[in-house]
Amino acid sequence: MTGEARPTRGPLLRDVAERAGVATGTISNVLHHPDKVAPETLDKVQAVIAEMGYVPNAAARQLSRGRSGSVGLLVLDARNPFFNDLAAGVEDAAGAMDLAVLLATSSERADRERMYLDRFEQSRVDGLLVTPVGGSIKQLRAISDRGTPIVLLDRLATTPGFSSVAVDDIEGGRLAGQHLVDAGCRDIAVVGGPVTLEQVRNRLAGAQRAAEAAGVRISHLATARMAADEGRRVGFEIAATPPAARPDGVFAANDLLALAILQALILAGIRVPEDVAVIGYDDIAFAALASVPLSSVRQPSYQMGRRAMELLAAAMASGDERRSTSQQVVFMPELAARASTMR
Amino acid sequence: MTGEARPTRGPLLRDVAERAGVATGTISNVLHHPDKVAPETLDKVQAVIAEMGYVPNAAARQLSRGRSGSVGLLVLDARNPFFNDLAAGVEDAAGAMDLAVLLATSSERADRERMYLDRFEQSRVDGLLVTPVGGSIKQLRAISDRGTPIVLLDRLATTPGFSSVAVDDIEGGRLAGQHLVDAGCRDIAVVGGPVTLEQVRNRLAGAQRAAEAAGVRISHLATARMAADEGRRVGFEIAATPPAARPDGVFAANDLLALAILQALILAGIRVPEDVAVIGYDDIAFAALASVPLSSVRQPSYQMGRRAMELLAAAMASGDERRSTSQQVVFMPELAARASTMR
DNA sequence: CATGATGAATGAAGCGGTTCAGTTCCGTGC
DNA sequence: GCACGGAACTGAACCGCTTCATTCATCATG
Repeated sequence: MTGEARPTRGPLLRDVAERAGVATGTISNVLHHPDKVAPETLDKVQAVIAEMGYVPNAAARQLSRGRSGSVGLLVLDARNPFFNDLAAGVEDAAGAMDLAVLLATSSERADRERMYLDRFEQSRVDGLLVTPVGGSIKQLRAISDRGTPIVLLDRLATTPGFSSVAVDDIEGGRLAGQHLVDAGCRDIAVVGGPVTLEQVRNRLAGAQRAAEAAGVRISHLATARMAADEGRRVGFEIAATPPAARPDGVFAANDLLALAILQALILAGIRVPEDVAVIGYDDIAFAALASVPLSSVRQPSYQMGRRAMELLAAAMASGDERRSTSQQVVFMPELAARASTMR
Repeated sequence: MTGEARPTRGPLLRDVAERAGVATGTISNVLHHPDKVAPETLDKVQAVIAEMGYVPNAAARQLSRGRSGSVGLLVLDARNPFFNDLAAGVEDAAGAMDLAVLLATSSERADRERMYLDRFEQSRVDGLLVTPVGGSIKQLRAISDRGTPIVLLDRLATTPGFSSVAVDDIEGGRLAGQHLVDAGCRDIAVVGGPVTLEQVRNRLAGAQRAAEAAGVRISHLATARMAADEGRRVGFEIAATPPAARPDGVFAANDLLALAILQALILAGIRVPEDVAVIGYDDIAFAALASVPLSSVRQPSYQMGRRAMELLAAAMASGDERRSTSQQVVFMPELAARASTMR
């Protein structure tokens, strides 16, 4: 027997070099600086590569180059179209710069956020885009201090040192609140949570401001997540409230909640918008398609993704002066009024 | 000046070792086999790690270990809730096995698929889950031959050597077609494309079978993508057709198309289901929430993701006997009848 | 008390690339 | 004829970690 115990991995760069009769450095050049190689050599080497089925090892390359050529993107909820659009923006921008995007979802959980931030840092991503759950500012600061540029997404960076791309959520909340007030609501319920999410706090605060200015009653119904299951629960809760005590306007902190609330209300026989007006936030594509087209507050999700990636790229390029470069981009939200608040 | 030119990367494992007064191997053990280290040593080393802010380099680890501890997941469309659910299933299952999931989207484009498959192979993923665009079977075969186990998703593996998890799309198409026939439709339009997607071909074929068996007219309206923009286009096209020539039943090959068609029809003043009945495929959460709740064909997306990851794990574990292990899991679709076809 | 066994720690040899200071070889210019 | 510059290629020295054969103590056993 020829007895080889090794796992028989594929051919290595050095095997290609040997077979092609050149040095390893030349193969590397063929792969990354073809202009530095004589045409015939190039052809021959490429032929050998194809013939042997050589596949470069990314880990080895990254180790010797010292950079990974990738950025990490950590979002709150992979099943929320808002984040899908945002991610699409990031990926398009990153692709144009030859950067790979590593995508992860914290599911709004601090422990998952911590874990993915760790993973990303261990992978030596060249930069990080994060929608923070809240409470991990310390870790973010540490990562940033160790030299990885970070851009905060969908959240205004209050602490200096971070760039951020966000929408003015207080204004967005005000827009929604004012819209309900204008629709004649006298008792508004704002739905959302957990309040550790800054987005939630700001949207609620904005709505509150509008309601109070108009002398309209406003209350908060807390949710554990910003997802449909919680919306359904709250929706039925509202429906079960005696008509006298029931709010006549609902502002949900995102469309997933709003759509689920809408569905629950209608199933329970409550008329929207006649009995209860409903408005959401994000203006995801499905909002306009809902049984009663859902009013919402629009965020330029895709654009936010693109812009964030651009900020990050700038920070990555500027190296050490990072700290001073930090800048905040704030987009303005827009009201998208539809049937669910028209009365 | 103290003059250090190096980029001042963070501390290395060897720095930690030196500072803690132990050998590098011991640090490695602290990190991965804490049980093999004496309690006091463990404490001290962990303290030093925390103090120095040491972050292991994943590339180096992967290089020396020879395995990446991650799997690649390549889906057709990151903005389609069906794939989000599927991905969630994969991630949950992978997480339980301590595997990281690398997610990428081909956007139904063969070139992007090729590129991501390359990336994944270079990253030496331990396994691959792929929803193929079609046409890259050769590349998949090559990757598989080089030793990376592959599970095909949402597509029955016809070629041997691949495991697969899929729904019986022909049956699903038949279900949808039969349902339209039962609803009294005499002229059905099936919408979807490109036909390079096997899912599309099968769903259409199933519907065709049902229609022909019932002697009902059936035609195909092709789309370039399985996304909302194309649905809108086709929807308006249908609406613009003179009533006499207009189909009275529409089967869209996924819910994104169906919802957009629904919206376009209603905007154009066509009544659903009275004038045109509409049914989709996937039964995404938003289907039930639509203006006219959308009938659909349900696939157990999350379960499919889980199951696929389990198959992959099995293939990864069995090493060389891979080829013989290949198995096909086929889920059965279910009809979800709602208002959009009730007449 | 010699003999293993067991537990803890060591440190050098990889893992598979990239880089870059050198070496060769040629064509130019004077 | 000779010095010089550049193009093409070479190959050893890393990159930062894991592994594992060894060494060193310690301790129970007959």
